[in-house]
Formats: sequence, structure tokens, C-alpha cells
Amino acid sequence: MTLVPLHFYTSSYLNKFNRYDSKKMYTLKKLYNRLLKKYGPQGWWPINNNYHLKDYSYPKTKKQRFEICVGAILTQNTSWTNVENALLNMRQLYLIDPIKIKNINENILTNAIIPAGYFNQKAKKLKIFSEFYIILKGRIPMRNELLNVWGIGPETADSILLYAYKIPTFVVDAYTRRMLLDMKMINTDATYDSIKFLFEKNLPKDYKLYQEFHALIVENGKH
DNA sequence: TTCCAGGCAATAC
DNA sequence: GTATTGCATGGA
Repeated sequence: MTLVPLHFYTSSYLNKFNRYDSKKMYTLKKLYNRLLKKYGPQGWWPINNNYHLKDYSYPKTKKQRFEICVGAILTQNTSWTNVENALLNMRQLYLIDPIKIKNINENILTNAIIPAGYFNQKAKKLKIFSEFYIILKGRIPMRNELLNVWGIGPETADSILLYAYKIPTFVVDAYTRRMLLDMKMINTDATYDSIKFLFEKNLPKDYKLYQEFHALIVENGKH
């Protein structure tokens, strides 16, 4: 399977649906096109409260990369508006920085992220993740390394890899599962990894496509 | 008032 | 190994 740019997924491409595509592949591509047409590009991951539509060059700086990681942890089971308020507080304290987070008094950090909910747990998670991040020294983490960090589960790990590091790994969330269940493409007992594999097997490994697809699924889930 | 959001770890069975 | 429970704010 060749790498296909985002623009390739247009209705004209679907009209030329070819016999080498599997049924699942066709279904997923059709789903993607339907969502993209309905909601338009989503511009994820938002950086500094800014959605960069059709610009897949982010993160542009190390600070932006780390901000995505922080946001991915803060948004666990929490609405993004609450996370934005927590990030706002953190920016005012110059806390979008792994060394600052590692060294700052945990109570101050906790206080800053109160709007994000689960603040005691998340403060601890940010501390632990920051130490891990510092040790990386800029190296791209392996998925298993991320999963071994306390507080980082499969969705957070994949979000970090996909949006902070542009690694084409598909992010599965509650909306994704619900949607595929409705489409009868999976059973209720499908594991996270099996759902992730379903997308990765049937779509080109294109980080732009995965970034947009996951964001569109979330947007659709909100409706 | 109740329910749930861009999950995860700990505990129970 | 799978099912349940605690974590917590803010908006609908």
C-alpha cells in the first residue's frame, strides 16, 4: 500500500474504488469521506487554543510538542474546555516545560490544573511523565515505553505518538468503539488493540489521515 | 438534579 | 483474566 496524501481521499477517489480494496477498507474510507465532508478539517491537536486547519506541520517547536503531551494527559475522561482552562493556568506559571513540572511543588501544580478534574491524579501523572520525557533527551519514545509510564494508557500513548510525534498510529477512543459497534464492524468484546489494528490494516499509514480521522470521529461523537 | 466528557489504575471477583 | 470502582470539575 502506497502512502496517500490526505487530498487523495475525495469523492473522485471513491468513484474509482477498485477491486483490490477489501470491504472493510472501502467502508472505512467511505466513513472518513463522509465525516470530512460533514464537519470539515478539524485542525487537531489544538496548540495554544488554536486549531490549525489543514496545517499538519505542527508541532513546530519542542515546547509545542510537550504541550500536546500535557494536553493528552489532562484530557483523560475530561472535556477539552476544562483542559484549556488548566493549560491557561499552567502557561501563566510557565509550566509547559518538563523541568519546571519536575521541580515545582506538587501542590502548586495541582492547584493550576483544578479545572481539568482528577487534579491529584493528573498532577502526579504530569510529574512522572515529565521525568520520563526529560530522560528521552529528544528521542522518540516507543509505544511500549509510554505504556510503562504510570498514568499513560493506550489512548494517551497513541495520542502522543500521533499528534506530538507524527507517528502514524491510530487513536481509539470511546466514540470510535461506539461508532464501529453501531456499524457492526466489531463486537462488544473487541479489545483496544484489535480496533486500532482494524484501522491501520485497512488504511494507508498516513499520519495526516489518522490525525484527521480520529478528530472527526470525536467531533461526530459530540453530536 | 443527574449525567457525562478526547481514560487510567487499583481493587474485587 | 474480566468486571467494577474511585478519581473531580464544569457544562448541558
